[in-house]
Amino acid sequence: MVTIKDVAREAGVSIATVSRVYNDALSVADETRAHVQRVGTRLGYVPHATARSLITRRTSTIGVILPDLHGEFFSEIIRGVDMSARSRGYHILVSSSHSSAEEVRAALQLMRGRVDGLLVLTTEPHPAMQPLVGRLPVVRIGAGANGSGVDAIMVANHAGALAMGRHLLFLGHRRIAVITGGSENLDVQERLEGFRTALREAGIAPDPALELAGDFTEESGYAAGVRLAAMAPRPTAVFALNDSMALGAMSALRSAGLEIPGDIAVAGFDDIPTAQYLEPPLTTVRVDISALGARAAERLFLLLQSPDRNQAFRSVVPTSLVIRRSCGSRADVAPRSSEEPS
Amino acid sequence: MVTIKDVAREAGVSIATVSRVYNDALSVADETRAHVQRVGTRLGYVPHATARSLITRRTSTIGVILPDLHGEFFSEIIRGVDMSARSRGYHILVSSSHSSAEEVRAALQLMRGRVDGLLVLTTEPHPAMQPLVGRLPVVRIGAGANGSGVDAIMVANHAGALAMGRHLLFLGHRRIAVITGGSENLDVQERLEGFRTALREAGIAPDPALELAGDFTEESGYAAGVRLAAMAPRPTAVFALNDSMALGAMSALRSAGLEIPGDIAVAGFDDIPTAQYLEPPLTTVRVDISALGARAAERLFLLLQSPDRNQAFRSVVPTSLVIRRSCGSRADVAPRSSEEPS
DNA sequence: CCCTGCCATGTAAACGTTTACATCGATCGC
DNA sequence: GCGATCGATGTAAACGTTTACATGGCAGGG
Repeated sequence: MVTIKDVAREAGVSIATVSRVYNDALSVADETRAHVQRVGTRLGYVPHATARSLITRRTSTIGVILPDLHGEFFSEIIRGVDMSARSRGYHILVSSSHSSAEEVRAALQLMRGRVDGLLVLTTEPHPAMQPLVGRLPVVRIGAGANGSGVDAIMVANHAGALAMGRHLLFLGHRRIAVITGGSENLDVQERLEGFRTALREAGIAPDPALELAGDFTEESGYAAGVRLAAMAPRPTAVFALNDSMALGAMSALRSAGLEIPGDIAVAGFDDIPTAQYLEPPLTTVRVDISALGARAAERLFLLLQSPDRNQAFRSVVPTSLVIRRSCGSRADVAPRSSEEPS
Repeated sequence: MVTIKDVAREAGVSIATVSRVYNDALSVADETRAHVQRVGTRLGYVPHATARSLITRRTSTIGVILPDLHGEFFSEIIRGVDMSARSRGYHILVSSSHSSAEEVRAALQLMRGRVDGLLVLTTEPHPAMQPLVGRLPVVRIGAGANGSGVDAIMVANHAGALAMGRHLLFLGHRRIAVITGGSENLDVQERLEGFRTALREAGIAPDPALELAGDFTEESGYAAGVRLAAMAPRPTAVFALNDSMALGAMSALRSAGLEIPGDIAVAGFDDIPTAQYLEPPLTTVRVDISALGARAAERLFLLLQSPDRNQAFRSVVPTSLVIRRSCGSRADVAPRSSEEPS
């Protein structure tokens, strides 16, 4: 390994000068600079990142801690963060597939001293991670980031689900099932509450029997779809709290011989790329996932520059309703809903 | 920040002893060890990773360099690598979304000194990355990893596509279109060649007019599907070189009023989780993506332990045909194929 | 022509560890 | 009971940088 000393000796200058050349310090003669650079490239010198970090106390790296999440969501978050980080000369140290708070704790521990800041995406209640963090800047991504005093970027889960609930009600549906995710999952809780709010607005009491448990996988969506198809008075619509489950449910419902949206309408949440290519294309709530990651990263960089920690910062990325064909139009449903008092 | 010195002073021992305690060295008295540990946790001491790296010349981190790839594939690779890395106490430094060889080169440069080894997934011809690498152990993932003398884990692209081609031919299809990916993409080239081989085996000359350009996105699959539906003597089957494009193509074909597999059979490659929930469920070539990542990581760890570089190591992860309903069964197609000499 | 000040460069300390080597008792074999 | 051995601990160098401070030469002002 060629070090700064080698370059200095070879170029006939001191290591300080070489260092200055590689850090664009102003006070070095043009001639010297050019010469050192020539020698440096000839020798194939690359400053040793670790040594540099040790003294500057900056690693130019941010840590990203993720739970065990599924395809599309995962990759988009990373993409957003990475793009943003790279443009600022930062690297990202990723630790994924954490299920328990204990694992997250361990990951945090291990990242200490390797990163300048942390992006944490947890879907379950914050495990009092404050103390662990040391005085490392942290930005949380996702639901339930209230409690703790750390900055957070959140998804408008409640608003999105509320909008979808209203849409379904507007279409004339009254018996609407919902496929949930893990009960600890805070995104789920927020989405569910948004949906219930819509029901209550319409004077409908949320019915626990219509809330089917899922876990955000296609498989659990399929299982819920099977149960759904067999229900006595069958719901006229089902709202899956993410697209993967909606997809699984659609598959199950079709297998049971049901038409979508004719016999039952299906709605999802997230708007993964696949959603629009399904048959029928899926009506869903769009959330710009990569923006979520990018925004969190931006906020973190701000924090790194001026860690004045004035007060906890909150930002909510909006959601929007994407209406496709899996829920039909008002005309399709109206006749049926007329059986009940509106 | 609390350092080893603080612990040493507080515990009344030398820093060497503290260091030994935190490195499980054998030669430290049980009593001392316990005492130091108590003091350490009380003070909240965590060894500084960077300082440790500097002297041990190990970072306990491996770099992962990825091109700009789509959802499922991306997340599964990372998952596989991360699981494998974590179980060995390694971290992963990710740099993704690289499109050009130049970007990859830059990423390699920046990782120098931060990682102990590198996992590189490039889909285009190797940009003579050998020299850049310094003497850093490297394992390549994916197609065309022959040329360079580095270790590589590959997908059985040729065999998989060959099997799918034979299957389609077995079902009686003779005019089979194929949706390709970027022409530089080596996975594409291998898959395409496998498919052509199947055709030739059956005495059919590959027809360039039946090879539609795509770029591995759902969108490009959709576009190809549109063209396909409009073709004069319409092909009876289409083989998309990845599932995302198959999905897009199915959507377009259906929009054009075609039945799948009645009017046209559709096959994919990868077996992403979504594939089995499509309507009809997609016949495809399964590749265990997370195994790809995990195997590459395993190989890298081996290399890190004993960098004897005996000779370039090759490993191919197998593929398997997954037959679902999007291509129908032999009976469905036989009548039509009887128009041609078998 | 001398002093002041500035610019380019060099010297050396520091960052937080690990580890080879030295030291110091105590135990053990004879 | 004495040297050899061994186990526990301490001392200090080293890893490859950055940077405060020192140095020295040279220009410009008086």
